[in-house]
Amino acid sequence: MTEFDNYFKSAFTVDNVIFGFDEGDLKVLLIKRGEEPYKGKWALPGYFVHPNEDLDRAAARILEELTGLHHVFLEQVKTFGTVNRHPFGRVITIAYFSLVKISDYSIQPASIAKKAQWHSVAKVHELAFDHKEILDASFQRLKWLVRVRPVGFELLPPKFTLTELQHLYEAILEPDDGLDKRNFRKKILSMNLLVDLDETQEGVAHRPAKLYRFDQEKYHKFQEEGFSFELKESKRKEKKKHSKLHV
Amino acid sequence: MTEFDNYFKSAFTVDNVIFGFDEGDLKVLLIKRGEEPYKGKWALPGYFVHPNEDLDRAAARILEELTGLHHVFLEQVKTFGTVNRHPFGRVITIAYFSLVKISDYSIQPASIAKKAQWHSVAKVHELAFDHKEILDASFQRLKWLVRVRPVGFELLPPKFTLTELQHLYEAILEPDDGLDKRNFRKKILSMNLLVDLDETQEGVAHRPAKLYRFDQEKYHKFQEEGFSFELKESKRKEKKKHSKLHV
DNA sequence: TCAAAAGTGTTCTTATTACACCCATGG
DNA sequence: CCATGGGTGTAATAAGAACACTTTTGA
Repeated sequence: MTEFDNYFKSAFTVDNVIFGFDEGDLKVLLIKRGEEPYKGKWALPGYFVHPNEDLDRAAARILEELTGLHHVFLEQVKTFGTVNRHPFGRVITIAYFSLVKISDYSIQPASIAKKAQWHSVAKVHELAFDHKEILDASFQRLKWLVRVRPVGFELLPPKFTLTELQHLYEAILEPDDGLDKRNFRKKILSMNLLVDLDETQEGVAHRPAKLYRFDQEKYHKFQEEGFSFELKESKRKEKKKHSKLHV
Repeated sequence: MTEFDNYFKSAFTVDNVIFGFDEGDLKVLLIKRGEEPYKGKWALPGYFVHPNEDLDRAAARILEELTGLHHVFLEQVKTFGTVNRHPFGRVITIAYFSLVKISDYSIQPASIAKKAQWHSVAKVHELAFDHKEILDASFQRLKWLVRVRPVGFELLPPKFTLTELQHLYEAILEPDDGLDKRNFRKKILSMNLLVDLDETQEGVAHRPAKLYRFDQEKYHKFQEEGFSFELKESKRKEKKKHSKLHV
């Protein structure tokens, strides 16, 4: 067993990419680092995995310390392990990504939480360590996920309008010209995933929109079985000639 | 920095799930373990990541020692890190999966290679460590990949028949009643991914089939952009009533 | 001449796209 | 009465599904 001693000198961390949706904009929760390395830089929340802790548990712990939330969507994305990615030694990190309702989030007492702030994903350009790369990979994963699972459920408040839902899809899929309103509605309503609440917005300076919620049961069914959400962006005149593709 | 010493006592390995396709059957390359733990059991090929080695490099090294192949399809799948998964201590493993042409494979001089053998994926029931779980996760990944990338290119010999290609899809997707021959051909040919070689099989006791190869350029294009391969299995009478789904 | 697998088209149904105007509210 | 975003339908096209018989070869 001594021949292996050399290998037992490394550590691993988990880093969480926590996505939220607010004001029509996809956000990610970042921490301003208070210590070296990368002191003063923004980073993904993460920490060493304890010796007796499973990976998923570690990710859930960090999420909880930071947001107070449990039982939220949390999935492993990818592991990053370049030799020199961490100045303390060989540290690989297992990246997780989670989807939370920003409305449920509240600042927690844990010290790291005080340095946390939501950032627009589109405006994040530089992060500590290789965290920008991790964020990019997670965003790609989310782009895939949105076409295959009803992720709106995780990101929107309990009551929402169809336009809000559409904006969520646009924020994630980033189609050049947005999605076609009528086609979007037809498609999403035909899935029978939404429940019409017979309520409307109040206090808006235009015709108030109807409010919907997700059908819990249908949601779980789609969560297991998946679905296919494919919609071309609207109004593009110039036709691209890809014979058959998405992704 | 001493506060972190406690964390630098773990190790990580990579494990490779190497898929091949032969005789209409999806195979995986396994090693019979010569030492404890799990001596005598079948396991995925894998080893500790060297202190100065990137993860992808480690996976490629193991694949190469075993098969002699480089530049083959190799992608990270998922990391497995349950606390007690390895009897030597805290060892997490980063699982990779790769796709190889069995015809290119030859036994290598490395000692592990001598204990290697192809097994039908469907018939593998028990493996060392948590390797069965890793195999299952990788197979799931392959099921997804086949619908989204032209993986046949990686698994089939340079020349192949349409029926062989269809059998590959059936081996991976496992539809209850196989795929419809005409619909399969129509779809795959309409992608312009295949090149008709103007050759036919020889020495078969039935009408010889035409041979095809993949169009390298189209393949790389699809590899980047993805495509959508959705075909219902053939001839199911009983109609399932999923409003809209696959996966 | 038989067995075995190759090869081939059409019809029907369903999903996707493109597209433009009226409506309800607050200021 | 105006600005703002909400809400609605239809026709054309494209993709997918179902389905059965003839051909070519070796034994």
